[in-house]
Amino acid sequence: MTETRLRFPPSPTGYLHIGGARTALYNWLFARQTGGKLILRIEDTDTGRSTQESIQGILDGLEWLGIDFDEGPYFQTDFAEEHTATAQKLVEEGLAYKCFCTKEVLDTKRETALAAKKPLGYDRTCRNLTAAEIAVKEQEDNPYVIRFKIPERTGTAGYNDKILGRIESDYKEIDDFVIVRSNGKPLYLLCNVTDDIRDKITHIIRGQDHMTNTIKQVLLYEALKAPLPVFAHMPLTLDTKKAKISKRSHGEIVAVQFYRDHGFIPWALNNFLALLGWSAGDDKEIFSKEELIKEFSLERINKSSSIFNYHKNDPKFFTDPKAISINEHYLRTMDITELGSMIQIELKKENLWDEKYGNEKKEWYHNTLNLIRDRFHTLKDFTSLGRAYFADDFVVEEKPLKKNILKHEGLKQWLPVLADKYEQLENFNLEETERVVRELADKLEIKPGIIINGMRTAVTGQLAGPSMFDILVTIGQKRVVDRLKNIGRLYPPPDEQ
RNA sequence: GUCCCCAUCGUCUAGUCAGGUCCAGGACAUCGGCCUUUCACGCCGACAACACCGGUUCGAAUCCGGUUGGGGACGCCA
Repeated sequence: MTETRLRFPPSPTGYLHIGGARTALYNWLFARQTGGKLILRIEDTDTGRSTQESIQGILDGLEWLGIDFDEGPYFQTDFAEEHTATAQKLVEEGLAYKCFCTKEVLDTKRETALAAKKPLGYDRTCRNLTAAEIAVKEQEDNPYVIRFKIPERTGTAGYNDKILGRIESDYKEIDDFVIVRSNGKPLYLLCNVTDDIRDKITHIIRGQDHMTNTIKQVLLYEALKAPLPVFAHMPLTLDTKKAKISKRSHGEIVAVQFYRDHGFIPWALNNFLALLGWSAGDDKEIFSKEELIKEFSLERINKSSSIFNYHKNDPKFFTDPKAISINEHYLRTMDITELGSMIQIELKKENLWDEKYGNEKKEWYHNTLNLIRDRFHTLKDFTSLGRAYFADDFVVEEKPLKKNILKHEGLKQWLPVLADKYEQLENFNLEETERVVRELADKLEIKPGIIINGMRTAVTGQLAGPSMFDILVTIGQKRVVDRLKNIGRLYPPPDEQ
């Protein structure tokens, strides 16, 4: 059994989007499962649109996702000579031919055909030029492209798709496609096959939008006398209006980078992407990396396209709810040390990181994350909603300010009183902090909830959160006392009332 | 227009190849309840789908044909 060799060949004309990431993921999973190799090949033959930033963006995106490759990145343009030589060989063997039809003429023909609702393919004008005719045109310096000569056969060409089954197409439906531009630059269909043959690719997992390319490429493999790889055409990802997702129409929401910048856990995104078009066959939906590598299979990839359920301007969900839900799942179940490292990065970005969190305050750090993680959706929430646990410059949100503080004028006096009592407490623990609050409420003849919720907002800035007394103990005596004493700052100055 | 692919809850899907165990299971979302000083988490429950028509069969989500719908391709882009 020969080693499996897979490739991910992005064209660097934009950022890595979730469709591309999913393709990369499936290839990666299959390579890892079979102990094979994954090759990264940058298909940059469209020099007009390829950019360096795009290459970097793709590399960064893959690295963030943890999709590592074994060879590459190779750059397709580095193999231009080989591509041209291959085309030349095909011409010499009579398997391809020079076509002198100009782009203008072909464009006109295409438009006419479209208007007349006729097939759009090339009419093969130059296919049967004699050697003499070709010589004349070449002498006149007419520019030409090289077209592949679809074999003169009846019946169908085809291949066995690992996902879709047998795919066939009638020979007469297949166009004599261009393999070399008039400027001498070889084109995708040829480059791609030439590279896959050289890189000894055994499995090609790509989107269903390549199906018609594959028919043509199968013929190219035959002409180049190379063995056919296994093809697997995965379903496309569409938007809620069933249009193909693209940078152009969807913007950053489909960029992998967006998820990194919005506090997604890389593996959570992989897990979500894996489920978009594949399932294990049972009810299992959460997979560790090892589990997914083990259980993934080409046969279980769906045939039908799936919808990325994202609604623009949805106030509750900034992206597909299932993606968020999977992210939340990892957030609250993952190993606390691992989560700690991820949050460390976030805290550092916000200048909230304290080296003690890695040493003498490590236990406190982990306990705190554990206390607050259940309510959060992304890694970013730890430094925004959870800011009060790490710093004093947290924001007091407007809604709780009104509801929990301003509504009860008395808190302005009560909370400092409570602060004094807390300051004198020898054991600042769950039982004592609660006892003090209840005694105070009793004495003042008010509901404990008023003090508790007022305190919640004064101490964390939030409307809701973990159990109040857990919060107090976590944030610590000194900080709590200071924040309670400072309650007056939350009320408007008297002269402005 | 031509060719190709696809079709189960709002979304992701199980079940289709080997027809009966499926008046269709799970997850997310939504709604309700429990828990709770808050909000979540968690737990319990509800809502919700076999695109349509015909055929084969004792029996069809499952097989066959057609219709409709959706998607893709039809570049000197990749």
